[in-house]
Amino acid sequence: MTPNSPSLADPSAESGGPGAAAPAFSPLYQQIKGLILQSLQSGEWKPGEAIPSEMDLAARYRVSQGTVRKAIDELAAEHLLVRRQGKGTFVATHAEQHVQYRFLRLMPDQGDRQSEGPAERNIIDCKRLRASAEIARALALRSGDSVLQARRVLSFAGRPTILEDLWLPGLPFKGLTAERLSQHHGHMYELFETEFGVRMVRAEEKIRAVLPDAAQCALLKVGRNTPLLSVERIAYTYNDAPMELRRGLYLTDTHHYRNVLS
Amino acid sequence: MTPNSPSLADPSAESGGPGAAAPAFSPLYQQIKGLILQSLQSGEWKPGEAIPSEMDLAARYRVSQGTVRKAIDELAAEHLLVRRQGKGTFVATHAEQHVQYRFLRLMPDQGDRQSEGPAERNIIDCKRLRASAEIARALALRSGDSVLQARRVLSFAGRPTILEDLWLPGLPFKGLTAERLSQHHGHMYELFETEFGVRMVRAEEKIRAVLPDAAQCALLKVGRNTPLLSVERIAYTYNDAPMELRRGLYLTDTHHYRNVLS
DNA sequence: CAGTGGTCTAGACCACTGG
DNA sequence: CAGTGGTCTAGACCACTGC
Repeated sequence: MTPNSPSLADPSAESGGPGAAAPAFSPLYQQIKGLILQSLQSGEWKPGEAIPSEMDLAARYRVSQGTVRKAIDELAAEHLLVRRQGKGTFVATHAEQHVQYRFLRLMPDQGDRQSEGPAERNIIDCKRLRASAEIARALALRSGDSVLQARRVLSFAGRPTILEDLWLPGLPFKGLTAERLSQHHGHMYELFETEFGVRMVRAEEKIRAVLPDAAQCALLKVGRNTPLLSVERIAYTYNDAPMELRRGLYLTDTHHYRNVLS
Repeated sequence: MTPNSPSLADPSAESGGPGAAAPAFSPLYQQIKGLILQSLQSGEWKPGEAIPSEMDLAARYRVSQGTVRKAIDELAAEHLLVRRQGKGTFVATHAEQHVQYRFLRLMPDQGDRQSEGPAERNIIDCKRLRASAEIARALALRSGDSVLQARRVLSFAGRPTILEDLWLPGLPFKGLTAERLSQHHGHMYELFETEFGVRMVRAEEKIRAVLPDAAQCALLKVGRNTPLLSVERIAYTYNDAPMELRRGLYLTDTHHYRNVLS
C-alpha cells in the first residue's frame, strides 16, 4: 500500500459548500482505528471477547503490525480496548472488578470501596413516558419520543447516600422494566451491555451544590437544610451518541466526589 | 546498546527486606523518560523552552529516535511536554492561553469562558504561619514548619463566585507576599513557575456540598442557606511532591463544575 | 512450546514551520 | 530550503500466557 494515501476511508468527504475544510490528511493508523471502531459498533467483537491478533489485523487491513498497533494504542487509551500481554487484546466491558466503578466518583472519606462493602440498590420507580423538550435535547431525541425513567437509591452500610433519576431512550432499551432492574445484581452499565448491546464509553458531568426538596429529603432521610451534591451526567456510547441522562444527589458528609486533574 | 538491558537506571534498587520486589524489568524508553524528567526537574530545560530534537536526544542517550519518541509520547500525554510539528518539543507551561484554565473546572452555565471575560481577583489576606498537623500532613511537612496562607475572592462579571484559601510550603515560596500576588495579573500557577520555579503538573480534588459560615457569607455576599461546592485540592509538582493545598468554595447558581469521565 | 503483546532498531518518506 | 515532528515499514528479539 502506498504510504499516507487515505485509501481506506476518506473523512474529507464532506457536503462541500462555502468554506469547506482543507484536504484533511488522515494518517493510515487513524483509518485503521476507524475500521476497528466500526467492528466494535457493529458488534462483530463483543464486550469481553478477544479481537484478532495484531498480526491478523495487519494482514486483514494490508498494513504493517506497527500501524495496527498504533491504532489499538489509541483505542486502549480511550478504554475501548484492553491489552493483556501474552493473551491478546479484548473489548472493554463494565463487567470487570477493577473497572466497576469507573463512572462513580463518590468515595468514602475513610478507607476505600473494598472496606465499605457493596452498595445496596433500591429501585423506587421505573416507567415509560414521553420526552419533555429538555430530556429530548439531552438525549438527542425529539420531544414526545418514548423514554424510560427510573429512580433509585443507593445505600452504603445501610445509609441512603445517593438518589438517582435516570432517563434512557425508549428504542434501544425496549423491554427494560423495574423487575429487570431490581433482579439484576451488579452494575447498571453491565446490564445495558449484556441485555441491550449498549456500551457506555464516555460521560460528562455537571456538578452543583443544592438543597433537596421534600420528596428527596424523605428518600435520603435528611433534613431540608442538608446541602447535597447535584451530579448531572450524560453518558455516551460509540460515536458520541448520548444514551443516558442521569441526575444524582450525593450525600457528602461521609463521602466525597474525587477528581484528578492532569 | 544491548536491547532491554536496564543499564541507564535501575528502579529495582530497593532497600531489600522480606518480600522484596521481583527483578523489575524496565524498558529502555521508560529509563529515557526518567532521564528527561530529571532534566525537567533540575531546570535544564525551562517552561516554554524547546528541548533538544528527537535526533539530538537519541544521540545523547545512545538509543534510536523511536525510543526517544516513545518516551516523549508519554510525557506529552501527561502534559509535561508539548509537541509542535515542524517546530520542536517544548516544556509545558501554565502561561499559555489555551491551557490557562486546565485546573479550574468551574464553567458558566451559558456560554463559555471567552464570553464571560476574565476573572477579577482580590487578595483578601496573605500571611506566614506555622503549619497545623492537618496542613503539614497535606503538604508533606512537619507540624510547625513555616507555611504561607492566602485567601482570595474571584468574581465573574462583578459577582463574587469563588472564595479560596490556600497554603503553600514556606521554603520554596520564600519571598511571596500579598503585594506580589496582587500585582500579578494572570494566573497563580504562572507566577509560581516564573518567580519560584515551581511547576504544578497534577492535582487531586475532593468535592463536597456545604453551607458557608458567617465570614464566608460576607465575602461571597450570599445567605447562610446558600449551598456551596467545597473543593479541596492538593497540587503536585514533578515527582509527586505536594506543593499546594487549596480549599475553594464555589457558587453554583450560574456556574457548574464540569468533569469528563472517560 | 507456540502465540500473544511489548520493545527496539534502522531507514524511508511525509507534513509542517520558518528563514 | 533545512530542520522538526509524524507516519510507515520490516525485521529482530523480549516478556508473558497457557497448553
